[in-house]
Amino acid sequence: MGKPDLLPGTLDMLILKTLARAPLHGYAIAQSIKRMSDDVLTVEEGSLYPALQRLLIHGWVTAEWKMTDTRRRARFYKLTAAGRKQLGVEVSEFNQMIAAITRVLAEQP
Amino acid sequence: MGKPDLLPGTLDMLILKTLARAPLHGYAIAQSIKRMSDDVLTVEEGSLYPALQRLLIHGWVTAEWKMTDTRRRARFYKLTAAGRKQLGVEVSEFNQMIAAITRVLAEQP
DNA sequence: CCCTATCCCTAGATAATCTATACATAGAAC
DNA sequence: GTTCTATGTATAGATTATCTAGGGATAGGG
Repeated sequence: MGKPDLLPGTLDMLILKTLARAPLHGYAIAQSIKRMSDDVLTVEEGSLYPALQRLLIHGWVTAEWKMTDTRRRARFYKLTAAGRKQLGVEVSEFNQMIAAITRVLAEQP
Repeated sequence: MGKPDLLPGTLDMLILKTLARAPLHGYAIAQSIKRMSDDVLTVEEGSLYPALQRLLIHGWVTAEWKMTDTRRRARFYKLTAAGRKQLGVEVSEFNQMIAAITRVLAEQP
């Protein structure tokens, strides 16, 4: 595994956040994260689908097969109430971590 | 492994940054990071020493056995020029990642 | 008809963390 | 002088999350 395309431990949060706007299928989730991050964050399929399984198991999302507007079958994931709550928790913890790391990095010299 | 005590992938950077101020032994490095982060970041010994081995192997730090001011033998780690350069790279990449994640998290709603 | 983009998914490798353990000693408490 | 706590180094094994590298299907354009 070379350099990861994202910060380990943040993928679930990014997916939940993306789904907080609207239900999307996996492929579109990855595209959305890539686009919203100005191509800095890339979600590989081998990371994406296992992550979606985790979220399903935890009950943070539900899934439903539908047709896309381009007439392709796709599995749309939708945030649950528990998922929305979890997103809040993860964002909060993430911000705390970042603030702490920033304090360390801000030390002299 | 429960919830990690730090963001995975940031430990090497935190150690390098800590050593950029002054050479320290392992135990003091962990204490320093904990203290500088207001107890948010905890570096477990099982993470610390493997990380120091990695840094040694990469040539980013050197190690020397010395006595502490409390008259105990301890291994003091010192940042090398390559280590200082690496710290810059890691901080830069980290900031880019954080900025990207922040953009995703800032999306509506 | 082929080629690209769109879509889903899994297996195995890799890496970084944690838990748990082992060891050693200085100094304080008693 | 014994015991307790903090200081100090280190490794083994489990866990988890990521990546790489596949395998499959199909819509639409050339």
